[in-house]
Amino acid sequence: MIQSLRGMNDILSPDNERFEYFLKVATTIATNYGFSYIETPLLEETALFKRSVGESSDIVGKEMYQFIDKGENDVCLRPEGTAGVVRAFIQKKLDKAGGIHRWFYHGPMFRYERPQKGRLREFHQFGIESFGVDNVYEDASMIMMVADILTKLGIGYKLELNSLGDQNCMPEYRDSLVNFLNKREDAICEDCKRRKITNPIRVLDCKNRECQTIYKEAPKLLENLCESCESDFTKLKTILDENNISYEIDTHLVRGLDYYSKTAFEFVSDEIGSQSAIAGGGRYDRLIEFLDGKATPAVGFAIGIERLLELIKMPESSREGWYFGAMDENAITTILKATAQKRKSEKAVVEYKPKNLKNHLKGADKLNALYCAVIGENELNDGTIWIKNLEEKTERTVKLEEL
RNA sequence: GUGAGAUUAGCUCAGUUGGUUAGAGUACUGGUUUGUGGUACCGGUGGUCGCGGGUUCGAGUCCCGUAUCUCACCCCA
Repeated sequence: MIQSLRGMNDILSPDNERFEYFLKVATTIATNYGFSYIETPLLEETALFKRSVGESSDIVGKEMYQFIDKGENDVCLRPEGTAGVVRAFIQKKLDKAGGIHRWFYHGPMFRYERPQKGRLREFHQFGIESFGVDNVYEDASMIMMVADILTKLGIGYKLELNSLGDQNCMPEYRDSLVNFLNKREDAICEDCKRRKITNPIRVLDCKNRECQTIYKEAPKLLENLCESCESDFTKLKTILDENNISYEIDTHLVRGLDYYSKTAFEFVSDEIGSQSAIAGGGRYDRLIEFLDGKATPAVGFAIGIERLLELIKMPESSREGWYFGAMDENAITTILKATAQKRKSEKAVVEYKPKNLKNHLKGADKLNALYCAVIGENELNDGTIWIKNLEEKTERTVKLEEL
């Protein structure tokens, strides 16, 4: 038997119903916020991700589905959504055109990782990107949009907030942190020693308890912000307070992708195992420049759809549509015609085999149909059809042409 | 890439110290005098016990390998 690849799932009933419901809710809300749909290719040039996500991240370092195509191009399946959207933004010269561009997207992402709960090799994200707005109100809007989506889906969450600084204050902070780490080189774990070289900020969210004890003494990002970062972060907190969005400041919250600056946020759930981040995002004002575009402020987020699936509270489903059946072989053609007619406006399924009434009712019930319509000997003789409303338990017999 | 646990019917799981023909529930399907569903009763289909080796007179059961899944680490949505 040929099986699907490790970490790659088929999505079918009943999960696909939750999946579609999520997309319906998320796209409706995004549209209400003034965002429009963008779709970018699943396959991009490898260099795009190296330059945007950053070579220091594990995503680029060891998790990409990378290969050489038949035209000798070095390509890979997208491991995240922002890079492609930014490329499209620049390629369409919207950076030079100026103005505000607000987009949402959704689709599969690929990372070659060891699968576990809430982590797949092919997974789906819903994401938002906003270009051209440097006002921190836009950051707040992003957070409120995620909160709206999660609330609408009945999902409980915790919001963690941090500021990563910008090109003025971040490098200085990084130097002082490295300095701090150098003094404690012997005490920190092997992973942190590695992170000190590759991406020092990442030591802050190390899960090693001894490391965390040491880092309590470490210089804090938030205490070293420059004036503009500081005032933006204060403003953001005020906006969230005014809109009743509760949050926790987490000075150790570090986003995994290199392109973030200033606002960083993460929505977490304590109900889905150790992969607890259900949505993450932040500001990335420098990324467009990194990819050869004209400097443009930008902010965005992504939601991991699979991680939400089991948390979604679905609206109660009610009976819907029609079931058609015949009790006599001679009535089958009539019932097929009736079904075809009904399908022009409503959902209708038909049973091809003649059965007694009881079995037809069972069949209709199993399909969760609202109406069970049957033609038996009596109905066949006077050109009528018997209809039962399975919810109200009412029944009637009508002329076929009145159906 | 590292570590731990699992894999028996479509699904959820039993299966004794290794011993005849591998079970249950559920689902599916048919019937309970061809006119009333979700709840009853009876029957039926359905298994190369993940796959490949080994030990043994004999393996679902013990050993080795392998694949996949799960959980955790790393990392991230």
